[in-house]
Amino acid sequence: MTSDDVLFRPVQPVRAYQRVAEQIEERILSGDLPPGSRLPAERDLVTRFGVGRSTVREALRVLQSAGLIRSRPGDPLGAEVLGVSPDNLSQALGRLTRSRVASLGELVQFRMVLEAESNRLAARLHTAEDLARMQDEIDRMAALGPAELHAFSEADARFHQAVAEASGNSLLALCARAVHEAVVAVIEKRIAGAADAAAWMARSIEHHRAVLCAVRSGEAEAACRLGREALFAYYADLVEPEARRLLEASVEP
Amino acid sequence: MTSDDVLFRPVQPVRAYQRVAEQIEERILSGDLPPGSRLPAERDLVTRFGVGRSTVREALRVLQSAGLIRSRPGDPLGAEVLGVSPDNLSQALGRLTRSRVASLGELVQFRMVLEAESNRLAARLHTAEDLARMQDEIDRMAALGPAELHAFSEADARFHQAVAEASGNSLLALCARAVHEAVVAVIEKRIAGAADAAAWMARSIEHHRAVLCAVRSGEAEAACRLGREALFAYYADLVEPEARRLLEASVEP
DNA sequence: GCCAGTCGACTGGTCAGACCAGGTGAATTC
DNA sequence: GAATTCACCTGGTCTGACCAGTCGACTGGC
Repeated sequence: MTSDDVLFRPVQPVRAYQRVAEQIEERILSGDLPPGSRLPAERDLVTRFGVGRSTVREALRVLQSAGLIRSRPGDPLGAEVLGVSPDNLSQALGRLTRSRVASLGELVQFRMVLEAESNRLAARLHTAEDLARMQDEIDRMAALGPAELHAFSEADARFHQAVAEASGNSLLALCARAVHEAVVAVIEKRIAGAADAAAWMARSIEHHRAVLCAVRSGEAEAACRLGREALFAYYADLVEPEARRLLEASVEP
Repeated sequence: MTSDDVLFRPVQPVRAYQRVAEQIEERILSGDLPPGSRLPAERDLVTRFGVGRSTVREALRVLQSAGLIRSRPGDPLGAEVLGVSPDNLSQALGRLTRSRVASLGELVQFRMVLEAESNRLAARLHTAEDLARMQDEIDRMAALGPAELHAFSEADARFHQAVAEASGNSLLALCARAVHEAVVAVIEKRIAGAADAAAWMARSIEHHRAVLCAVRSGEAEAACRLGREALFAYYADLVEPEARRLLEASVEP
C-alpha cells in the first residue's frame, strides 16, 4: 500500500549555488540572521562553503533578487540582511500585469476584494490607534490643494494601509499594498490627465470619511460595500470595456 | 511649485548584470520572447551585451529565480523562456509565513478571503465547462480510497483551481493557488496525522458538492459563505489559538 | 593635542580563461 | 538500415586577476 502511485520521484540535480542560497536563506528565515546583521565577506563564504567565488556570487544574486539581502561595493562589513519584505510580492504582481497575464480590470477587481475585506475586518477588529491613524490621513488629504495630487495620492495610500493593518492580517495588508502599487503604476498617467482634480479629490475625501465612519461604528457590511463601490466609481471608466462586466459582478449586491 | 518636495533624488549605481537582466526581462514580459522560445547561449549573450560571462550568468540567475527562464546543462538550444508563473508568488508567500511575518492563521484567513470571493464570482460568471471541470474533480475525489490522501488533496486543489478560474479573474486564481500551496506546505504534516481520514474525506466531498450546487444555481452569497465556513471547519483547530479570533471575525455573518 | 590629508587593506563588481559533465547530431561502423 | 562513436557545444564551476569604492589607521601640519 502506497499513498502515492509513484514509488520513485524524478530527481533533478541540485546546483551548488542553489544549495548555498538555501543554506543562507534558511538562516535568514529562521531568524538566525536577523535583519540588520551582516553576512561574511564573499571570499569568506568561498572558504566556508568550499565552492568557487562565482558560485557564491550567484547564490547571493538569487537572495538579493528575492529582497533578502543587499550588498554594497566596498562595504567592509559584508552584505546586509534585510529580512523578508513585501517588495518581492509587488514585483511579482507587477510582472503579472505587465505581461498581460492579468489585465488592469482584473487587478482592480482584485484590489476591490482585498480592500473590501480589509474594511470588513477593520470594522470588527480596529483599535483606537487605528482609527486615529485613519483620521490623520484624511485630515492630511483635506489640507492639500488641487496641485498636490502626488502627496494626496500618497496620503490615500497610507489611509488604505492603515485600514488594512487594522484588519489584523498582515498578509492581507502586504498584498493590498502590493496591488495598490501595481494599480498605481499602471494607471498613474491616465489619472493625471483627469479634468477636475479638485472635484475628484473632494469626492475621494468624502468617500474616505464614509469608510471611517462605518469602520468606527462597526458596520462591517457597510464598510465592505463602500470599499467596493468606491473603487468601481473611480476605475470603472478607466479599465478595458470588456472588463467592466467583471467589476459589475463584484459590486452587485 | 513642485508636486514633490525633493528636487534631486539619490541615485544608486545600476550594476551591469542588472541592466542585462532588465533587458531580457523586458523582452519576455513584452511578449517578444514568448514562453517556449529559447534564449541565445550564454557565450552568445556575452558578445551581444559586451559583458563578461559571469555578468551574464548572474543576470540569468536572477531571471531563473524569478521563474522567468529555466536552463539545463548541455542543452544546445539555450535557456528556455517560461513566461510569468505564479511560482514566484507562492514562493514569496511561503517565505512570509516561514519567517513568521505572517502566521498560519493569517494565511488561512487570507485563503478564506480569496476562495470565498472566487466562489461568489464563479456563481455569477461560470460557464458550462467550468461546472463540468468541478464535477469531474469531485467524482475523482469520490473514487479514491482512504489511503490515497495525497491524490485526494491534489484533486481538491484542482477543484478549487477550477472554481477560481471560473471567477474570470486570473489574478485571483493565481493568488488563490499560491496561498493554497503555502497553506498545504505548512499544514501537510499536521493533517496527515489526523485520525479518521475516511470521515474527513467524506465530509470534504460533501462540502465540495454543496459549493458546486450553489455555484451552479447562481447563489453567489451562499457559495461565498460556504467557502468561508468550510475553511473555518477544517483549519480552526489547527491554527494558533490566538488566531481563532481572526478566523471567527471572517466567518461571522 | 587636534585636525586634515594620505595610504593601504579591505570590499563587491567585473572580466578572461580554463576545465568538467552532459547532451546532440553527424559521421562512422557493422 | 541500424547501432555506435565522437567531435562539438552546452551550462556549471573554479581560478586568478583587475577595478573602483569604502573604511580605518597612520602621518603630516597647524
